Amino acid sequence: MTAIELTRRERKKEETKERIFNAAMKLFKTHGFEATTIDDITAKADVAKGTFFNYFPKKDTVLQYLSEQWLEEVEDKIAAEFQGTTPNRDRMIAAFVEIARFYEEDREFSRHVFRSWMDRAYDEDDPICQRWHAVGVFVIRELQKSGYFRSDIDADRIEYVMQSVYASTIAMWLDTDPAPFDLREELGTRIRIVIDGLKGRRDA
Amino acid sequence: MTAIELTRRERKKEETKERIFNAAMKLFKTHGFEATTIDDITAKADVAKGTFFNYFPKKDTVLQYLSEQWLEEVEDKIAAEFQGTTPNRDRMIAAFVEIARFYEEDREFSRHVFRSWMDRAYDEDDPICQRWHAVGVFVIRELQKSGYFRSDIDADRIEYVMQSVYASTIAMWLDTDPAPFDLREELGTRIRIVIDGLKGRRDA
DNA sequence: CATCATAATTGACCGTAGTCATATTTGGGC
DNA sequence: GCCCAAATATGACTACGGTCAATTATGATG
Repeated sequence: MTAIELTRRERKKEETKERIFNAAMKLFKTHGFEATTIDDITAKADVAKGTFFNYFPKKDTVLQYLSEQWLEEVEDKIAAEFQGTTPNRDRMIAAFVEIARFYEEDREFSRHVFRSWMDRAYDEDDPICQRWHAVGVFVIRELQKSGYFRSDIDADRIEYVMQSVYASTIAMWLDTDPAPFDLREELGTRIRIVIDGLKGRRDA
Repeated sequence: MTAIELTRRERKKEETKERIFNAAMKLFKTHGFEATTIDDITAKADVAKGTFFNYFPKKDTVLQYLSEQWLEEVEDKIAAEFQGTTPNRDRMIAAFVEIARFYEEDREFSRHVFRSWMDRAYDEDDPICQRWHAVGVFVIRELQKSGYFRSDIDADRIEYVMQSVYASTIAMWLDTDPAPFDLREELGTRIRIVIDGLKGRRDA
């Protein structure tokens, strides 16, 4: 089933969802998330109010939809980054730090995107969370295989630790006005604190 | 200015706030946070709707108020715990793990308390956050002084890392149904991962 | 082309958080 | 005891997120 095999009905559906999504994005970015009402969005997208909720069960589901699209990009990037090459500490850190660049574009907007993300971030059962988790675990396992990380600690658990440091650094950067530090720099520093504590022991 | 020197007016104000607070708590615990309306709370506290908002600007400010009271207890406990004695790794972990017992009592309720806390948790300028941060920094500095922790890493930064691991573990435990792990056990394990990576190096 | 089941759309409607202009209470000064 | 300004209380009102029963569009079948 390729993307082409959509019936007209399905195409129209996609198109309507996209129209609502785009209208919402534009309004969120220009007027802010709270200041934008569902009525504004549906007026701009030229559909009835109820139609919005056919596609996005809650107002902030629109933002979750954005994160989901973004997740797919990240999955591809990480897979490409570590394709065939031996991973190492610095490339791994650089890759993850780079991902955070997304948030630097528009802090006010990002604050809401991130918040909608955090609303689900800790639900182990959410499939989207599982995919993010998997991305991190993949990289950690690579570093364990290469011998850089000690292997006696569960990769899942390490990922949860890393992810929480990562996320909370972004959250702090977004929530404090003015920005309290350079985001990518601080991210690198904090990640290094955790990572370097997990090195394969040369002593012992 | 002792607590006794309150005018009648101030006493009544305190009392009204307390009455609203208690009514809200009872209702939240019996019917849940969302299911409890401001009208329910004010009816139970026998005040008008507007009065609620004189004391708590938002519905979930009630929960923040709870966290603030709890913070004071924790400050005292930690101060007492490390009074006069040399701190060590295990007592520190035990103390922090013990604090999380609070959340085990009523998960549904805790979920909301914790969420209201997270809403402010990453704002460096919030005085309450600063006090939580200070509690953590105090303990970390003690461990640095005692030589257990390496001292070449900023205690503030370590605290942010520790706090994020702590908080996200609680968040995950609260958000996943049924509880995905034993909270205090997992907290201890994750904290140890970070802490043990920060040991003063005996090699090097 | 007519019929029909199903999918998608619609907007009137509802419940509740939060606002605000008005009314009431308070306590200090005379 | 009376007056007044400031503090506090009040509840009608608004705005908005979200629901749902009714309506309309779609395309498959004969």
